[in-house]
Amino acid sequence: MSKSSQPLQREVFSCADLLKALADQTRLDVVRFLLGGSAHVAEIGAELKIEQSLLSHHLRVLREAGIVRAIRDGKAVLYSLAPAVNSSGRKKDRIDLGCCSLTMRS
Amino acid sequence: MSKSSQPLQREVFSCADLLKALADQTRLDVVRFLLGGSAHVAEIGAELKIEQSLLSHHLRVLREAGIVRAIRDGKAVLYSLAPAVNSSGRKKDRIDLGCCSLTMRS
DNA sequence: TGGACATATCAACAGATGTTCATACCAAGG
DNA sequence: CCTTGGTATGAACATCTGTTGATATGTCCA
Repeated sequence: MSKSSQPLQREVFSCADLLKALADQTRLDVVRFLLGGSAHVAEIGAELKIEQSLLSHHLRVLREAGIVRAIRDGKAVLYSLAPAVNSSGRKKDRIDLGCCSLTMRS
Repeated sequence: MSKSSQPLQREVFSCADLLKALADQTRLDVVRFLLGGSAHVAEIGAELKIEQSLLSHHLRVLREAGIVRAIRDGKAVLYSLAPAVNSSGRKKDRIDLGCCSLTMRS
């Protein structure tokens, strides 16, 4: 599902590319949801009320941008924010894109 | 060129819409440049080395998103970050979008 | 092994977006 | 006024993007 290790591929994507990955209502919703912790695809789909296939496409965009991470969990797949993206701060409201960081309004 | 006053139209644009406006290499360059202060279109064009018409189109996107402001200055037009967007902090590295704020890496 | 479940991928399409070129608009000076 | 410089707008186009429906892949369990 991904390369061998967690590459921390900063500088591979431009800031514009990363923002493009986030600049979508559905994907923003996914990211906001994942700020609260990991979740299986089915949970995310239930929360956002969107089709399975559509969600999968959006998750792919986020994955390929290095924003989220996918881990097999039985038949399901567990998604979480990529470690590099998860801000080190206590408050779970920030996405660290490398080029810039994005603080969600509470 | 704009409505009568400075409306502070928060909530009119979704966070995704605002991010879309920023999620472009050229427009990000413009915004980064304007973080350093106001500038005429010609200056921005010289800095970014892009065609006049293309720049104008991109400036329009930023304007309509409420991210930048345009003021006539003789035959030229002076662009600056919209007041609402300019972060109150001392460091000129943040864009406040209302829904979220974006901190540029120094 | 076969079937059910969870997710990913493929193909196709409509609509949005970035770019270019031509043209229109606006302000200042002669 | 007419012209010139600076910027905005419009049309046309190729490309990218989001969405859908159908199908494939992977995993568990009987």
